[in-house]
Amino acid sequence: MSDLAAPDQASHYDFQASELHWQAEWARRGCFDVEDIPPEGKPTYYVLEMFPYPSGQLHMGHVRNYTLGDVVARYRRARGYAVLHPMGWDAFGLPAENAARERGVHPATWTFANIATMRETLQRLGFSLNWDREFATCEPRYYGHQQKLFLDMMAAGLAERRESWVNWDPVDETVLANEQVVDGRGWRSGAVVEKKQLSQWFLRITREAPALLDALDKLERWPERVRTMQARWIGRSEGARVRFPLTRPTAGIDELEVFTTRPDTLFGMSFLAVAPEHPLAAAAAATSEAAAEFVAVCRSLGTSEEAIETAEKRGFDTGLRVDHPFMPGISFPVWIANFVLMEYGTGAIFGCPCGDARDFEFARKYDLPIPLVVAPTDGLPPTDRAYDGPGTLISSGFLDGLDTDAGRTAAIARLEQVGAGHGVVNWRLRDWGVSRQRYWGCPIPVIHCAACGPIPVPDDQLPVVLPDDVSFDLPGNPLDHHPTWKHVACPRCASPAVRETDTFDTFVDSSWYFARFTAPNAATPTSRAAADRWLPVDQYVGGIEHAILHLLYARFFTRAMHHTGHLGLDEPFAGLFTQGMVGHESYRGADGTWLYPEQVERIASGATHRDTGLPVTVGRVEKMSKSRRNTVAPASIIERYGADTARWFVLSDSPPERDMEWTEAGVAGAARFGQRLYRLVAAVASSGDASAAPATGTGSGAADKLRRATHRTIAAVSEALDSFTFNVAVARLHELTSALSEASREAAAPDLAHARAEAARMLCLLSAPMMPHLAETMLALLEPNSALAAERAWPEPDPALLAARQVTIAVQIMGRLRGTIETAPDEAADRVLALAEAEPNVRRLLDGKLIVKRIHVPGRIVNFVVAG
RNA sequence: GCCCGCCUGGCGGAAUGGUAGACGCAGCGGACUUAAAAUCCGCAGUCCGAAGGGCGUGCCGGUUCGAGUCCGGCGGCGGGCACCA
Repeated sequence: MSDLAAPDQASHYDFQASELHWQAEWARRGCFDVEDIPPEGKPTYYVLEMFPYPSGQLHMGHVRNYTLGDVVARYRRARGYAVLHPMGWDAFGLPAENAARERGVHPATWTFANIATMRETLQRLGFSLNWDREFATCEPRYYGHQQKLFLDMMAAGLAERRESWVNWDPVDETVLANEQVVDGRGWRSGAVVEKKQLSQWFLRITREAPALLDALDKLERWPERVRTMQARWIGRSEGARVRFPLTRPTAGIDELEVFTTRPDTLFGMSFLAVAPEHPLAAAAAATSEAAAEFVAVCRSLGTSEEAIETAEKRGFDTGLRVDHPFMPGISFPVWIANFVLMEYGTGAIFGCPCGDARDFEFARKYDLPIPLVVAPTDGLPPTDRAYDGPGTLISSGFLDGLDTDAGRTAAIARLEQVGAGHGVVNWRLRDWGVSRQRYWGCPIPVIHCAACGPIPVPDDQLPVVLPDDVSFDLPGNPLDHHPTWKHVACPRCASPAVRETDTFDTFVDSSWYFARFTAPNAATPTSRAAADRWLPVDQYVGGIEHAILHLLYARFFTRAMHHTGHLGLDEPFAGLFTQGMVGHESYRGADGTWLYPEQVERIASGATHRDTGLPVTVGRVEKMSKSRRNTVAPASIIERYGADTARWFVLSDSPPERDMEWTEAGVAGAARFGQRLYRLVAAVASSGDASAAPATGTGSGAADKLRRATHRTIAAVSEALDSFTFNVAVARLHELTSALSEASREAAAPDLAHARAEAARMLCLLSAPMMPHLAETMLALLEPNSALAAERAWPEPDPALLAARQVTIAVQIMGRLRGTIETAPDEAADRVLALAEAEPNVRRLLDGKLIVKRIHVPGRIVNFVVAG
């Protein structure tokens, strides 16, 4: 063994010891503590990252998410705000039940073990979180208040129980919200979703649809993309409801109502079609075996892969006919069609093949007439396809000659006049079904009594706590199988009754946690004084995957809590930032199996397997996922490189909103920079520069140059942090580091020593939001026994030092760069122009040319426009 | 099909309408070292060349003294939504 010298303090930063030390010190000093109600006059800032589901391990997406939030939190704190930056756990959900079924471990045990692991990693990353506010949604002290919120919503008419067609996941044996059905499959299980009729609890989000849509315009600090997605999801459309009388009433049905956005094309009608779930379809099925068979086929096909992929139009002619409100004496056939959705509009449409591609396809297939009623402004109506653009109405009775817009208005007016319909606004948004047949969720606080019906659990019996002793041996809901839990007395009549055994959709849990964080120990769901002080969240940070579900539900909940007095505002998140994903190359071995990055040796021509030396196929960069094994565990990175390196790397290079690639080389580069910065600052500290007196006057050239660079960096980093362009902040800090490095090679003079000390101190303060531990260590070297970086105010640049002493002005001829000149920033225009014209290369190229125009942008550019 | 976003060196990316390619990664050269690692310094869009010039931000066109940036059209990539009447 060679006798290696121990790394001395000046050459090597020991992140392991340092990071743990500062984390303890921040906690000891309560640097991040904040009161529920900060002192009067103290500005507040609430920064929140979407809280994690405790799946087991923190992943790199979390590291990026929480690092972004922590930069904001630390920066705002330095800016003088009281900062609320809490963390908790979205802890209910199916994976815990799956673990229980597969491994026999109780969901609570599994969940809290995962929380402990993930909390440790988060703490090791040095995030400035309010750990004293932590909670998990699976704790009664949280979900009990959620039950109270629900009961208040019931009382306010915002929650109700009703029979409805639901999306049933046959694998998870539970109901899914529309939002949780993706391509006809359960978002979690991937099973083909079936239609089933069940009695369910609904939150009446549709009552808020207009408000939720209108308010999107005011969410200026939300990404346009998310606002658009929500607007489309809410789906407002203007049109009309039109009633068509059946020529022969059947099964008590004497008319059919349709919704249309195109009442102007009513004269183009060819047929009427109802959804397979429509009451009329049921009536037809009751009397006709063929109809019954068709309805049954639709139900099984409704969401099957085949139906979705081929999207084939299928129909069944019921033999019934309807009269037309505008065309006396003419009737149209009534079909059952698989492309008509029961859950949109009225579950029935009037078919206008010339104006709607689906109706066109349907009419073609079943050989139905295709009357042409819209002539495009620039030609004849096409006969080979539907035309849904603007135009002039033809063959349309009283609408003839009107354009489509005017036709719409006229048609609605006539419908209302003859009592056959009326103009309406229709919404795509459906009420939110929140009942789930699961154990590991918040119990719905309702008791079913045979005599009294569904009765709210009285406040003094809250929380309704989940029983611990449950069995997962049977499929379905363990709460339902529990021998005693559900049997209670009716709160109203005291006769034997049964608890609701459904639990809430876990999206309920995450719809108000941000409010609970403002007063996590309040005896009521919220403390209005605290909530009013902190909300709305100033900066919310999370993934784009929650653009619709979580964010829309949280917006609704905030309104519902406003109605019920728990909050005093309508919109929970004033600013939203959606970060990009963290991706990594994926690797496949010769046998096609996925390989982990640590199994792979990257070489110039590709990659090989570390153990076998066999060639490895390098796949494209994709989001880190367990199935592709292209993951890197944050804990192992922290161990090898430290928290600051991980933080610095995820902030470098890629803008936060864009996807980034995790690379070993990138992490190593980040680690190198940390060490380099440390050595530089340590050298300044040991040189005694730190105690150098400030220079009087302008100082030497080198000192002046460094001071200007320092103050420009203060301004640039501040601006970058304000605008969420953290990658630019990183670049500016690299530049100042290089400037200090250059200045450190100069011969020492008192004024330069002071400039170096200033640059070193500013590097500490400016990098502190991003690499907080290193910043503390360096600052302690420069200024022992003084305030921590976490306790200091953000620096302000000296305006006098922001302007450059000399500026380089580009000289163009006809917009093409021909040379540069150096001038004072405030040099007179004619003097600048003269200098520019005298620049040798410029003078050569201007020789013999006539200058017709001289453009001078002070401090930037001169452009000569020449004749010819 | 509809909507949104993006397109700049080998790569990630920077750039209030004003010197395109900051900063980093990878690369190359040099210093230090017996050597290597680490570190430090430097070079680097591309083509021709001595100076200097030509061409360059997906493509075509426009506005402007000047366009990566603004406008019109086209193409490609990525994402979201989707029988929504």
